[in-house]
Amino acid sequence: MKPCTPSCVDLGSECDPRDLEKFRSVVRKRVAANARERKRMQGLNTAFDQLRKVVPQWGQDKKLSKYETLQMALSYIMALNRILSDSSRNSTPQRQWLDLQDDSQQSESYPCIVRYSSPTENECMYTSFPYHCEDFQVLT
DNA sequence: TAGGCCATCTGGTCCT
DNA sequence: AGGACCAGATGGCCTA
Repeated sequence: MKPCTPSCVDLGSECDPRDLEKFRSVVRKRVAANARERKRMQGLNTAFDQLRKVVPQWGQDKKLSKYETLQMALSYIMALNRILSDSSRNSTPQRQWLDLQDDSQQSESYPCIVRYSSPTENECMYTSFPYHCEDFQVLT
């Protein structure tokens, strides 16, 4: 879609220099705004790529869409949250597991397997999620 | 070929 | 006034 041209250009008549300058100014602003918008969207996409790296891929070779990435992130956070709250109540294996995750995060290699069984109260929150949540398993 | 996903452009709105 | 953010429109690419 091209920007509106001054009427003098449309009609092929002699342009008022002020009209022309105004038109050029509008075009310059529009081009600058487009560039800013591109840059903004590139920043957003970079953030999505970073999110994809830390979110489980479920063995998929195809990269997750933006929507899937957000859904997966939501589910992943809830599963980790669940593990965290379980570990604060229960015994040391979970604590050790969390320590392990902490180490792997620091070394830039992400969790291999998270097993999360029998969700109960969070079940309704998972229903819109495309993957089965009854046995949360993360493979990266 | 239809449908999904994405990048880009654009105009509107809000904020500084 | 200029920039950031947003949503709608459009066109390209890819896959089933």
